[in-house]
Amino acid sequence: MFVSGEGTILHADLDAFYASVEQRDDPRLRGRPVIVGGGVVLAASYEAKAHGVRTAMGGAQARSLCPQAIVVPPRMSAYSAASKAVFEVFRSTTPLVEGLSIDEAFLDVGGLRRIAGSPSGIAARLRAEVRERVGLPITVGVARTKFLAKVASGVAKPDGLLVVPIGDELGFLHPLAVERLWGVGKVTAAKLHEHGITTVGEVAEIPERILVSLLGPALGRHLHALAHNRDPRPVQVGRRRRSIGAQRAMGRRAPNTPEAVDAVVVALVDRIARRLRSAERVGRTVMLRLRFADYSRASRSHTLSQATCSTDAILTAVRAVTARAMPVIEERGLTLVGVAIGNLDDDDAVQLVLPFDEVAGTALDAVLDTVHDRFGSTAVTRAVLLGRDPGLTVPIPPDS
DNA sequence: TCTGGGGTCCTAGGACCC
DNA sequence: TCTGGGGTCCTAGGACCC
Repeated sequence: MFVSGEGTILHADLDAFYASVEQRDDPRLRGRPVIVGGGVVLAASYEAKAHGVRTAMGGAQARSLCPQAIVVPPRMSAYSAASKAVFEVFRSTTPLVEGLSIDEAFLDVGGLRRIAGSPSGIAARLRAEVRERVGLPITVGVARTKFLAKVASGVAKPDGLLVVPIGDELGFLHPLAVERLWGVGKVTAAKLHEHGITTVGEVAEIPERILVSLLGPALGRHLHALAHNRDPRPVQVGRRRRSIGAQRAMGRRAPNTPEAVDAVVVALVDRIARRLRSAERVGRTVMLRLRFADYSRASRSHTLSQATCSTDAILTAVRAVTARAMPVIEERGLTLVGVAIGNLDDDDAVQLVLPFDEVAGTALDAVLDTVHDRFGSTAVTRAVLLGRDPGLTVPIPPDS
């Protein structure tokens, strides 16, 4: 058993990611308020955030809060290149990396004490390495659970490092606002506030059944556990996407004729079918997402009997679903169309469960060698590591 | 001030099956 | 006869995350 005053889970989160890449690549932007994206704020530098600018804010509001801000168009390819470089640093630190998004990940450094030192030392080196090799500021939280590591990085931002000692977990957690809890957004926070609950410590005092009756079974139990810092979820390597989608916002006076809607749908389906094929995935449920002039939303879906990545098959299904939605489109006025395909092929995967004895203390590469021996090289390139305790679960696609 | 483009997970009702 | 309990899948909607 590993005994330490420090947890072994790191949550690493790049600061104001898109804006930081822009400041890195254009020295004139350094130290100045930068907003990425015009219509809507995709990212704001900390200098802009100081004026109240926030992600997802309308561009007009952002410019009125911070007229001196420099607004730059997004450069997605630069961000994904930067992300790749950062994840290389992560993976050179430990094989146990769970990516959460383009700019954040969990790392489990529990097995590295003997070769790499304490988790806080590893975290400090990780930050220095990301700064040196990629030129970006990154914040790291260190704790015993994923949830607490993420809370810690949130508190430490920007460009910080925060270690939550195992002895002082609740002392750190309980004074924080409920909004810090993962899964508490606007609606849930408002419900809690209505009952006079504003801190995590106050959530912890409430019996689980009361939280469940207030928020529903899943969220109620989840928050109760988090408020007591119970979070058994392991760092999961290589989680696979469960859906692939694309969407497009249209002007307020967008034409809502069937022909105009179809033209958008054709383009979106073409995009997601290409992405499906290049990811070597197939999906079975097509989903149409709509947003209207009054900001109400609707969705329609259809599940096929067989999974597919064929543009034609997907388009036929999406067109049928769109036809069903035409009355509401004509009535409310369309402002956004999204198409997604879900029910991706994971469920059909064969799972190889390796006993803990076979896995404990061995490097990831050794585990993948075992998979390679039994299922071949294709399986290895597509293998997914799901859990670490009590065994490793490695789903293998059925066609490999 | 009216709002992008990705995603995840949960809930609830109905169909259907044993 | 006239009504149990348990389960899965599908659909639509909603909250939340970056």
